[in-house]
Amino acid sequence: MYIPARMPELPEVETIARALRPGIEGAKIDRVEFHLPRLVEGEPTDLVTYLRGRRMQKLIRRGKYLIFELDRGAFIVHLGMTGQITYSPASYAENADFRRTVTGLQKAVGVHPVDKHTHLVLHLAGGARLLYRDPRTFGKLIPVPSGRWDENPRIAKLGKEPLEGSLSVLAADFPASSSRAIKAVLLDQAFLAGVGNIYADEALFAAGIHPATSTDSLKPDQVTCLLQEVRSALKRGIKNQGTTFSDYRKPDGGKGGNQERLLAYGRGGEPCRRCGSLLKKTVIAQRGTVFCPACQKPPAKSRPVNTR
DNA sequence: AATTCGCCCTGTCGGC
DNA sequence: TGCCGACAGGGCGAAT
Repeated sequence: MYIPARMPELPEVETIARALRPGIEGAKIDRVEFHLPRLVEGEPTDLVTYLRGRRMQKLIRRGKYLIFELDRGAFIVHLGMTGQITYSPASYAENADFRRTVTGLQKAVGVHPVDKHTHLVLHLAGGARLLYRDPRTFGKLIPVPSGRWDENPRIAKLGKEPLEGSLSVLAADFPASSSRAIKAVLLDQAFLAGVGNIYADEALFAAGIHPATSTDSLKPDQVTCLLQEVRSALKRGIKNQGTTFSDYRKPDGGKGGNQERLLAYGRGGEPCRRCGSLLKKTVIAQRGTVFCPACQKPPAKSRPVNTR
């Protein structure tokens, strides 16, 4: 069964970066197929010309972004909601039936299908391919001719990397006087780069903090605890998603274990694994939010739950 | 100035 | 069976 990676957040993107590096760092792009210009942000919009002949020198992850440093310029990729990047080794490249018998062959070789959602194909020297697939097309493909990817507005506004530095360094950026719901702050990429809906819910659950809690009402030790749980959730995610990713390359194996390890996200209506209460699902900061009404008590001063 | 809202997009799912 | 609306949501820019 083919299980697409959903909602790539820091752990998923990190996993992808780690898996791609051995195959692509140093690889030259011989030929480019590209079919969906609106995925491109900035100039030049002609990715075929921009990428053809380039050599990929280094792959960096920053927040949820992948950054390909090229021999000339750089190339930033954001996977949006449903973006997938797959490395297809040279040994798979010359299968004439690949396009037509997508499902069967995909099972056989363990790469994702080349179909109408595959918008970018990089043919690498030696026959390997790098495929970008994105059904909902929320992803972004961003050429940076100058190579100064850190000056790109999207990257420049990102906050700190949650897994780097000490907790107190991270806490220094915490918007302690903000009246926003704490979940909105966790999702704010200008505070921490890479935390998304899944890991925000997981961290809040682990810290026992209600997602609607007004940020300025949190005590310093709660903040520290929460940041610790953010890190822990992300690290656990990298561990688990790594497992899922290898299943993804070999889909014959069973389901990834990540789904079953989540304590909050996606478990609305199911019993809390800590206390047995039924988890609640609501909308906070425009996002589906799951929490335990018993373990994550709303404090007296909480923001009204926005029910869209 | 800070915060919230609307929008982009398409596969999936529940209801009738 | 098939149609249809609701839903999923990251991040930007407009509105409040």
